[in-house]
Amino acid sequence: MRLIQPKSIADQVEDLLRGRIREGLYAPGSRMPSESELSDEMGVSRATVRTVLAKLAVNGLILRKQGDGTYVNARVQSVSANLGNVWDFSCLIESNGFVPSIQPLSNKLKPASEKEALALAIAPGETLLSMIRLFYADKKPVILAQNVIPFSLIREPIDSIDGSLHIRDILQNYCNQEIAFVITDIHSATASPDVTAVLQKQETDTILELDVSFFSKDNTPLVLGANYFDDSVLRLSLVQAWN
Amino acid sequence: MRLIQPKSIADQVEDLLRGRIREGLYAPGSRMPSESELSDEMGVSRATVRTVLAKLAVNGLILRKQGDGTYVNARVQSVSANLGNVWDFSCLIESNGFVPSIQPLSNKLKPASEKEALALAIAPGETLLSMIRLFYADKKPVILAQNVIPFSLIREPIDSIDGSLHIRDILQNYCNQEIAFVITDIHSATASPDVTAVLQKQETDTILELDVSFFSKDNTPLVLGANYFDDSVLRLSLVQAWN
DNA sequence: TAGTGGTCTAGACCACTTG
DNA sequence: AAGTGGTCTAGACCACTAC
Repeated sequence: MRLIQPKSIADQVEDLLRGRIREGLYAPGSRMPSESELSDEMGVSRATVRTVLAKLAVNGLILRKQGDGTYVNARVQSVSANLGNVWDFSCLIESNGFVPSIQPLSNKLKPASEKEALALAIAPGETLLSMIRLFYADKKPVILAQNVIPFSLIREPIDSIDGSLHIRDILQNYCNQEIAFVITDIHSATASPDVTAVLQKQETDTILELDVSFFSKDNTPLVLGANYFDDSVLRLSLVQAWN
Repeated sequence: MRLIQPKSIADQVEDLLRGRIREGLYAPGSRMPSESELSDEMGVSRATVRTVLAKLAVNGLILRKQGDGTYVNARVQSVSANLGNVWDFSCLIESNGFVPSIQPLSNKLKPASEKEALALAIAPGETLLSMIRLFYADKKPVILAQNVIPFSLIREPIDSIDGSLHIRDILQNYCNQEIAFVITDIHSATASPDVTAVLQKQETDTILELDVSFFSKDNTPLVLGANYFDDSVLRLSLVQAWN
């Protein structure tokens, strides 16, 4: 079980500022209060304010000009995925303006192929849990997601697994593992027959294939994901910022 | 003209650490010296070391474990694009293990279409400079790149423009503009005839289309790019890290 | 228990932009 | 000249992990 610990000061400041931006208290394009004003108002050090502002800046949410001030970026409000979210599909669907939902299709055990074994650093033939799920944007199927987890990691009966959870939470709740980093490969593809059927596409349509690997802090591969993404409905866009 | 200013202490520390990791002085998977050891050795404060380590950590280059130490991530060494580089094609080609080169195909003036005008916040019909370039990986053409820049931004004769430069440098040298942030849209597509011809693909092959918009700190749109990316040769992969 | 990274502070000085 | 963000320091305390 995980203790609910109070958020750090920095996190609280971040929530507060994000909220003010979201709600328009700091209007798009306008200049925000200076670092000193914010640190005075909130009763924290300027350094703390700065770490938060730096985080918002790399997400492109604010623009900082030396000698001038900090401005709310009007343009990024509408952009779907900030960098940390390429693989967080619910989040991505939501920021595309749809209501996300997840339908678990199947939970099956199967032996690891050569390729899977290599990627997961286990022996070929070892048992994997294969979870297939379908993500909807409003009522439209948009992402078909298959994730395989080495069965040896799982500490709970697989019947009890809630297939509508985020992979992050599944690993936390049923495997007691934390994700430290993720590698995502992006490919274009024509959908195979089974994928077209589920996503309601033609066989000549192109889709995006996102191959995702999740790793723990020990560098252990935790999960392999193959995700088929209907990019005619969902926009996959990244914001990148400098300085 | 731009003054060459000495790098900040933090940047120097970053270069030093990246170098040591690259050259294996800090071996993949091994534990690095502690923050205090590094700050002592380099004669800088622990805070400075920490900002650098934080930067390396979000790029996935190192893994930090509270109460234990900082480890070199063995897995990320080979990954092509870290987050800041999705659109930096030379960099991307290089980290895929090829030698990058750029061949300028054409530099032409043309009126802005409705769509371009909207995206660039100018009037339809205004003059644009359209630069078409081809990126090679070793000797193979892999990315066809078209970039359009409002002609009003350009402060030098267009004949003088060095088409083999990075867009960042072109904007700096010929427009006196700095890129503050970038929005990249990723789509799958079947190549149009002219693209297939240049990239030596079949018309049934799929490619990635990267639509990139570059903005200044004032939120002015600077450049619009449409890039056709042969993902059967180049791997487009992102690393994302937490905490 | 010792050592590590995580958080936070208070304050100094610099580089830059705006009026 | 005044105010802003950018850089850096020294030091405190906490949470966690290993031994």
